[in-house]
Amino acid sequence: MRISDVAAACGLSADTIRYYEKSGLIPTVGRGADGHRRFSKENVDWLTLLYWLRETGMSMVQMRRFCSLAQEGDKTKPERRRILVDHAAELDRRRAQLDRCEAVLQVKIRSYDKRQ
Amino acid sequence: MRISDVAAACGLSADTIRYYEKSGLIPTVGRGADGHRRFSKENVDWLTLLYWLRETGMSMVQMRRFCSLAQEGDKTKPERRRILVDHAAELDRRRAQLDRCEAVLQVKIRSYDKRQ
DNA sequence: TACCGGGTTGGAGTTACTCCAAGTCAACAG
DNA sequence: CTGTTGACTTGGAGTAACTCCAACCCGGTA
Repeated sequence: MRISDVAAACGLSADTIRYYEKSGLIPTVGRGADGHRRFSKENVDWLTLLYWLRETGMSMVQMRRFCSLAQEGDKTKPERRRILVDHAAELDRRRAQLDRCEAVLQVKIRSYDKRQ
Repeated sequence: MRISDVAAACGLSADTIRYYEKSGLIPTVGRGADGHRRFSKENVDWLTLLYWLRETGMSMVQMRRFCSLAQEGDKTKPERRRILVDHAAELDRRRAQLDRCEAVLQVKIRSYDKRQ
């Protein structure tokens, strides 16, 4: 797959994908005879995961850690699993934050309704 | 109130509060005889609201708009109300995103559990 | 009087992109 | 065969929203 196809498939922009490769967040990206990047299905799955991790607030430092673990093979699976479990817990914290903000907004909105 | 007290009260750092003032996100901040900022209860409430808006993804451009509306007086209340209602809807979208990420993570975590 | 703990400013550094200019290359039209 | 189009390449500049820092001021205590 070409970079534009991958961008359409995984949700990241072509620029971001190039930036992620340069930053060491994608294990193995091949090149065609023309020098263009060629992405495997594995690459696309990987980038799709990164998209979701990033979209929900994981830092690039964390993602880089996750990537280098993935390159070290199966023996790092427990640690990689733990990173994802921790991130799932982080999602819960964010959900709670949205709820608190929602409450603040509702109070504020009602205060506009009263004095009008 | 001094800036450090406000920081403790509203959740933003002193640096961020100064940055927000410089950027025109706080309507009226007074100064004491010593040249230090003095914050009113209104200021603190305002900054607490900004904290929640920012924490849940509102951009500074939007917050600046909200601030300049607040300075125009009561006639802008309907528009300010609408901004908050729109942001509440945005919170729903973010909640849905967290849910989708959660699902992706669970699938991935289970895939680690299988082959081990 | 010397220091300490607050505050002040302006400016540099950081993260995670995003955009752009200049160049290459393959494919197709005339 | 030549010219244009479109998609890719790189390096580098620009952006948002902070965050940190140096250098300074000022009021109060030992």
